[in-house]
Amino acid sequence: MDRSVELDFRLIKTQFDLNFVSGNRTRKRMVFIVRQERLDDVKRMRLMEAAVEEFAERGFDAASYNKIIERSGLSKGTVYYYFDNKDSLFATTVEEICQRFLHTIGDLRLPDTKEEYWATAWEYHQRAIRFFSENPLPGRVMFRLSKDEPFFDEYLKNAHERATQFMSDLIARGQEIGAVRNDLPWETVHRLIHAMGRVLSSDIIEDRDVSLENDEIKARIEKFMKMMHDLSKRILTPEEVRHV
Amino acid sequence: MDRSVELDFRLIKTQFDLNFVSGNRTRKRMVFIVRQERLDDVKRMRLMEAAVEEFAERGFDAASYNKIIERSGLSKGTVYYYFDNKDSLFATTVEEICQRFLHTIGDLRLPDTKEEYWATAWEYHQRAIRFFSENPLPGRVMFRLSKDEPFFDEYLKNAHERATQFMSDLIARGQEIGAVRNDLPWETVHRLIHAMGRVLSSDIIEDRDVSLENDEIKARIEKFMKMMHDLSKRILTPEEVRHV
DNA sequence: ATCAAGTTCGACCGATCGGTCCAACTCTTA
DNA sequence: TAAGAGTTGGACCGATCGGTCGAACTTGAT
Repeated sequence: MDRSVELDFRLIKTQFDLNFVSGNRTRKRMVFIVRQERLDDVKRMRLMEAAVEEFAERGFDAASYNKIIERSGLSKGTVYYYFDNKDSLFATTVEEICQRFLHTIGDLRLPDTKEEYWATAWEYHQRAIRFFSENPLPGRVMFRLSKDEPFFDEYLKNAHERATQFMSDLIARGQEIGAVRNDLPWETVHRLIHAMGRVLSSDIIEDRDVSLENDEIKARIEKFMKMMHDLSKRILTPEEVRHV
Repeated sequence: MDRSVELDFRLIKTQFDLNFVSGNRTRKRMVFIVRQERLDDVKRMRLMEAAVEEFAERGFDAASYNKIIERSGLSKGTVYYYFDNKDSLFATTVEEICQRFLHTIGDLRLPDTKEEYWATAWEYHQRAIRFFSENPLPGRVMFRLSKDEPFFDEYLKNAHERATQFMSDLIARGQEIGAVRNDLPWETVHRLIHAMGRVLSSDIIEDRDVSLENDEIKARIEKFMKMMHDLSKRILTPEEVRHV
């Protein structure tokens, strides 16, 4: 009996990178484990593009795996050869998007004082919003993640947590140093900021009626960033500070 | 050729109430128009309950009409006899929920001065939140409406607009009398408040781990209302006022 | 040259979707 | 009581869902 069937190969791959010890039948399994990475670059790109489009437009549940496959121009057999199922393709898609997001964010130091706090937050907002405006579809996939989508596996959840970690840390640090109110748990604060971002982005940035000129887009993004920052400040500032 | 097939009978019904003139074949059509209201009360209630459950849990798209029918204990033929299709049942469900919501809200006068504004807002928040805490499932259906669900017909859109009209009017009036910031359109302000409400309600009220005692529930609702009010104030207050 | 592994392809699967249809039943009215 | 409208039940429909499978082709090692 081949027990390997029961395992989540995407997770094993991570494990493997850390503490793999070579053995007899091991080469074969290793090949299987990394199969999806051997997919031809062009085909992989076409598949990921189709996946991002479909997931962004319809969300995980409503997205049609069949349509993704069709749009990618690959055959069903090929896609199922590299990706076990819809879950697996989605997880990989999200993973890639989150990595791109983290790359855009880059390195940021957590603030040590109240004074530094809002400067850091402003910098983060700018970078995050740049990502979302430069990558609208992947951005939508990420946006949907936190509330709409089920975290059906740890792999997916981890990817999302890694992407939002700085924001979480920033809020928690803000609470420590007294820049952020303490009467709400940081998770709630995080979700509040996030929800505001969704509303503002759809209301300010996305305008389906008009095809915008470049300047107009820039202006809107500018407005979006400033508004985000303003609202964040209003919501997060501790009560005692606000009324001084 | 029977042109009536092309018409939306739910809309006609409204028209009919206003300016119907009796005629020859008209009685028959009238019977057809109000058919869904002739559905036996008990059966109607069971159907609506099943519909609310399913729509609340899964949203319109993901909700299964088949499952609603099954859960209601009625047969497919019966349900399709009274409701043309899934859209129609959904519209009726929403209509009923919105009416119940409006009944809970009751009458409220729009404020005339800055001073009155937040008192009125507070009263509205209390009543609205009472509805959502007393009717969790219908509440979820309403919550989903504004963003998640498609307004596939005017009937549905109108129901929603009627339900949220006071809030819209309140914000617009607030802007007129200088109690609410003017640098965002009232629709955006409305959506911001709404989005905040979603986050707070799911974070404060809904706690799936614990079965709450009555006192605890009351306390949470209290906290929810106060927090909503606080955040609304913070977000809506015009810039110049805040820094005085 | 041979054979096995890797890869591609699309026909096909059962489940479920929203929706149709019609036979059969009940209830009203002449 | 006969006719016709109102009502009920559920078998059935085509489309689509995520997913399987095996035949055929390519590639690489011996």
